[in-house]
Amino acid sequence: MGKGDYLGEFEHLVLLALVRLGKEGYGMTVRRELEETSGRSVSIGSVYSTLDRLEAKGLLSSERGDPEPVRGGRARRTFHVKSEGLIALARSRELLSKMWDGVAVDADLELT
Amino acid sequence: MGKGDYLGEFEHLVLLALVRLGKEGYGMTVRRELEETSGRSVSIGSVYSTLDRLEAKGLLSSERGDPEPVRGGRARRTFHVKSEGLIALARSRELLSKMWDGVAVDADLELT
DNA sequence: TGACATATCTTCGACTTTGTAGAAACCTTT
DNA sequence: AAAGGTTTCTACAAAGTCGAAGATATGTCA
Repeated sequence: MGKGDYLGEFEHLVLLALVRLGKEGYGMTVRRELEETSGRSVSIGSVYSTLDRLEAKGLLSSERGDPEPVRGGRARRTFHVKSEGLIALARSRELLSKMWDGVAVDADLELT
Repeated sequence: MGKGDYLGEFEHLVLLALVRLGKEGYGMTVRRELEETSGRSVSIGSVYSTLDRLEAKGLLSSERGDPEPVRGGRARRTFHVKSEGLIALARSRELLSKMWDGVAVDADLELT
C-alpha cells in the first residue's frame, strides 16, 4: 500500500481523539481519552511521538498556550487536526469499511 | 495500549482479506484482494511477514497444500483465521467504532 | 530434453511506527 | 526556597512494514 498513505492504527486513534476533544486537545487529554475508551493504559511517550510524527506529516498543527492559573499549570501544547488529517481519517475508515463489508464475525468478546 | 492487544492496521487488513477469501486464502490471493480493494500496490514481502507474525501470535494457522497441476503450480501455503483471530478482529473493530462514534468528518475524498 | 514462462513462497536488510523510562520545564502552595 | 503537581520532552528499544532479490515447482514450446 502506498507508503504513507494510510494511518497506522495508533495514529488513527490519536487523530480521532483529537477530533473528539476539540479545543481541549493536548497530550494529557489525548492519553486520557484513549485510556477511557479502550480501557487500557496508554504511555504518554507514544502519544507525543505520534503527535510529533503526525505534525511532521502535515496532518495536524500545534500551538503553545498560556500557563493555566492552577497548581502545576504548565503551559499546554494544544493540537488541532488539519483538513489533511480529516481526509486521511476518512480514507482509512473508508478502506476498513470496504474490507469489513459483507464479513460477519461473531466472536463473543468481552470488552470493557 | 496493551502490547499485543490490538491489531496493527496492516494486520487488520490481512486478517480481513483471509476471512473474505475462505478456502482460497494464501499469499498471492491476499495480496490481490488488498490491491483490488485499496487500489494500491501491496508488496508480497510485507504480506508474508505479516502472515508469519500473525501465525506466531496464534491468530491464524497455515498448512502446505499439494502442488497444483497448472503452469507454475507450486504448492500453496494456505492460511486460515483461528477463533483468536476473529476475536482480535472484533475487538479492533469495536474500539474503532467506539472512537468514531459521534464523530462527523466530511472531507470530500476521491477514493478509487 | 532443454530453454523459457508462470505462480508461489522465502529471506533479509532498511525503514517506520509504537512503547518505555525517566528527565526537564514550569506552575502553585507552604 | 522547598515541596508537590501537571505537562512536555528526549533518547533509546521493540515491534511492525516495505521492497528487492532469489528459490522452488510446474507447464509449454521448440
